Amino acid sequence: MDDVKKPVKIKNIAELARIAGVSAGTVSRALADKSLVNKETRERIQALAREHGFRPNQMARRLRTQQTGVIGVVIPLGHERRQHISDPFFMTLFGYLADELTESGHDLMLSRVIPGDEEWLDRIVDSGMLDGALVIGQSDQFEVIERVAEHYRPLVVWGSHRAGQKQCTVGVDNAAGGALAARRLLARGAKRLAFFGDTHGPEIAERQRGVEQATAGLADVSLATFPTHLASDEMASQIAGHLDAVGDAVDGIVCASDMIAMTTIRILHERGFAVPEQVAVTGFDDLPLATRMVPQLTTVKQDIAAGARAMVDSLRRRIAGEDAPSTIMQPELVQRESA
Amino acid sequence: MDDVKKPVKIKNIAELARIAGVSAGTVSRALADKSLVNKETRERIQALAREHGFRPNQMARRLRTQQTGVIGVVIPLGHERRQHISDPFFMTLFGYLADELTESGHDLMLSRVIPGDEEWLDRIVDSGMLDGALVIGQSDQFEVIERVAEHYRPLVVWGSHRAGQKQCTVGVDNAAGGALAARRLLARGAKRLAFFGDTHGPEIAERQRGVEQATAGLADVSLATFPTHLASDEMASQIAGHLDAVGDAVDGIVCASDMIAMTTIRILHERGFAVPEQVAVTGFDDLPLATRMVPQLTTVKQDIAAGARAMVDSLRRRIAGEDAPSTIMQPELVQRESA
DNA sequence: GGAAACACTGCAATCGATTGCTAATTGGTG
DNA sequence: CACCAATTAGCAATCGATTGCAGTGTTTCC
Repeated sequence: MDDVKKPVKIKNIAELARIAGVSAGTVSRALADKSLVNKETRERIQALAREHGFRPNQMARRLRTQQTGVIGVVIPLGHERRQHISDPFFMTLFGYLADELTESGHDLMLSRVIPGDEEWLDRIVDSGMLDGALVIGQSDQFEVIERVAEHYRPLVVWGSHRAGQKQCTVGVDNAAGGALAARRLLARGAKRLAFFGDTHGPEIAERQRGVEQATAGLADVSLATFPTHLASDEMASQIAGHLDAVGDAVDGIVCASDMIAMTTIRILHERGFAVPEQVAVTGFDDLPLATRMVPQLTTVKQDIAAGARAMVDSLRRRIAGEDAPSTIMQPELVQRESA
Repeated sequence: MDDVKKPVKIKNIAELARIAGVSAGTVSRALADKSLVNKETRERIQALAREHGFRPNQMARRLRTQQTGVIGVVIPLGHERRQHISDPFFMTLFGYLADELTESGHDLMLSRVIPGDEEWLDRIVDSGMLDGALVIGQSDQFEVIERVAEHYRPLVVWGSHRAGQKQCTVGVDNAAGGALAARRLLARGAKRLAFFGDTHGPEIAERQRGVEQATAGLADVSLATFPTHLASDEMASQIAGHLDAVGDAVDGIVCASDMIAMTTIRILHERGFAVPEQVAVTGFDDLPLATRMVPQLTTVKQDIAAGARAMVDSLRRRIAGEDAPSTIMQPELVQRESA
């Protein structure tokens, strides 16, 4: 495989055309394997291109064709500024999205934005670089997303569904999920419940509401809600604070995410509480790591892989100009060891 | 805030120019806030642009200026085809990279490639869409990366360093890391060691070599190596198989990653082995979740955040035309509960 | 009063590939 | 031999923004 000395570097189609003795148009068609050009010339040009390691400039191509093959993935961090992009839920969903999109030949551009104004999403979708966009999580930006969704079709959002909304969302029924978790704790005999989670975004607020509804009207059951950030460094100390506050007056905790549950269990463990015997704990998400901890986490499963598929599918349809409705998936209780 | 009816949509600079009664060039300069255009006209044009929600097409801009502001992040899955992009290590590093890059105003394009030919990296760097590229993990593609690195400067790789290489790598001294883990187990009194990991890629192979070197020459110490894939679905059954094979003839396990360690500990736990009392286990990476499990993981820390910073820093220098050498970070043993 | 310096703005080329239309060649047919 | 259809290739406009250079006013200074 002794590569002969690489021929001069070709930098555009025109040069290749000159070398091949044809016009730029012909080269373009040849490289696109169009039948309009003679099979022989076509192959000759392709061989020449390979030999010189020439690849057409994508920027120019995209400018001309007005399509980029790039999907934007946007993570708005509105009320959760401290949240790191490496949050496991984001990353897991993102990973599945990446798998789906690359499989269908799309590239994928990540933007993490801290919404400082009303324009953050406009900037992204109007940049002319994207065939479509996926927004992960509504944060506290529902209105902004709604406004953009009205005039920009190829947009799909992971998050909650509100009646009458314009945006196309994919997500689970969070209230139902919260209820599932609460009922599991009640079934174990828990009476003094707590909810750990930050209810500023619609998703977690709904989970909390689900818990509320499931416990409403039960005379001997109490429920307290403790705002808990997702930023992982603060989370631990906040949870410690919550547990200080309640002492042992709690026997069941609904956590708004697996990460919160994980940290909660660790701190309970440090303080000598047995999980689930003294305090039962549920998570939410069913991340891959839920099965890997000790005790394994009882949690409300969002089928993230299916969600990613649904998002990409809806987006594809919308890019093609069709309409695609929102998807509301049913959550499922995965009963393991922690509750 | 009753938005007046949105004026007609402006689609390019020329139209805006017509409305503003100036030439396209002036608009371009005004939007770029160049002092060459009169402050008043400049502000008038900017206001007009805002009012119409106009944003210049990035594709055209990039074609013209020959710079994209986009960094490619490439994950080659050579010997690990089954490995999912949502692997926690990838995602953690990727998250930090994203944080670093977005902070410096870069966009970030993700490509996950299953190298089917020798050209996968050429295709990416020659597409004309990227200002630079970061490769996460060498997999079994060291040679390909080396070849591309010779003519493409703005390329930085996460992985092992080999003497005399052309590519700019950032990574820890894997052999030293392996040795740290092994010595920890030996210090605890472990005699019958095992290494769980797939040694096809250079990084894990070196970790294994580090373990070997640390145990070499110790008469009463044994070491067995068990290939263990990272694809998380298979990993569990493979590990179960390994543990079947060794029975209780093992008292210390060096795992090639935290994920492997996590799974190993869970399976040991299921089988009634006490960790670390009967079997001590070490991880590698020190992912955020290492502190969150029970027992907390004793592991060899790669400072992923620092690594990400180093990668982005080297890349920036290389984009600017300077040279940047490889970085070899020293691993550190983080002693927690599992060993 | 005239020349020189200065501040803006416009013109038109450019980045590199794509594609509708036209032109040229070939072959076939009446 | 003339005419038509089918292939194949070239020409030039186009996508939308950027920027060097030239041109027009205006101010300043001698």
